[in-house]
Amino acid sequence: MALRHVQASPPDATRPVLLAGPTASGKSALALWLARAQGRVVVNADALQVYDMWRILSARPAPHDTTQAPHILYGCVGRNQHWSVGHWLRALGPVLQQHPNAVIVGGTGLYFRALTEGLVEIPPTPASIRALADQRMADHGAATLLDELDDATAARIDRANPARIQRAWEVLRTTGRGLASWQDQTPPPLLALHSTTPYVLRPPKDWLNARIDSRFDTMIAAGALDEARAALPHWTPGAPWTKAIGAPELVAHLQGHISLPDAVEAAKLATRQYAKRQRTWFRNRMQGWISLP
RNA sequence: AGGGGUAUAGCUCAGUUGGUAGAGCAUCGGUCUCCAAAACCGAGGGUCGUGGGUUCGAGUCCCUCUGCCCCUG
Repeated sequence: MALRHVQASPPDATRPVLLAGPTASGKSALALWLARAQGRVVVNADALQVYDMWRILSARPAPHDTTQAPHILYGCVGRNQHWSVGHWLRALGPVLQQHPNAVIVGGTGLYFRALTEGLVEIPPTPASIRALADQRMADHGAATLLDELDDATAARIDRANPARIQRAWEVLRTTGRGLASWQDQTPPPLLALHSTTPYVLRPPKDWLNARIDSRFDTMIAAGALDEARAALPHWTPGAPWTKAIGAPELVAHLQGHISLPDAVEAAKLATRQYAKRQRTWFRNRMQGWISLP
């Protein structure tokens, strides 16, 4: 359906295309069509499809697809490698230089936000400070870190959210400057929205939920369990790469904690909940985008 | 068929000696400028299986019926 719309009035082939959409909405297929039809490369804008160990579980484009058009920033990060929006944005710069009409496709709202609204370059948090923050969070909770923040930052962040407090604390601790002060110097975006054709897929909820369920069944049939089994020896609860939806559930089954049917149900549920969060982001923060049914 | 148990929110269950119902999960809405498939905030929802009775007042006590579970035949 979305494909039909795009075929009917194709985007300017010389400008970049942004393609956001909830999980399982069919973004990758549409991106591939745009790439083949208009000579573009496909660039990943999804936080989990970058991890090399999750080809099946993260629904990364299959070899059959990646041979039809260049795919960039997929499966390029190992489990011991640090990765974040900042890494993604820095990697994207040279790619866009070389491929000015790339189609950037993914489901991570934060990535698109950073791309089209800008992201401050804040020096990375050293491992030692991250470890210290983790330790203090575990021992005393977020409140003590919150107390140490500068007023401007404390007033700006969500003070009920431990993760946001820890981030702000880490920035202050490593740079000596408050997060708010850094953010006030956000540079212009790498791509202004008006210089792109920004699409956001917004399929009907019931249709998407049904697709989510059947897609996970397909993943199981395609060997998702083997993928999880291969990751088992390195399993590190809490590590970013272990957050792939379905991975913790399948690992719990492999460890004998839950049955396979229960794991599958839990994974489907978690995926539907993720899609809901994506819908909220897209609905409220991508209003200037072209929405495709 | 007889005996026992049970029936409260979409689901699993709490509901003290009778004073017009709560939780977790789910669902829905929202936040989010560097672990974001993360991490958070909020909201709605129940004629307490049915019909009667006792009582000023019943989810809570009594009886009827119905459904489900267990035991015995």
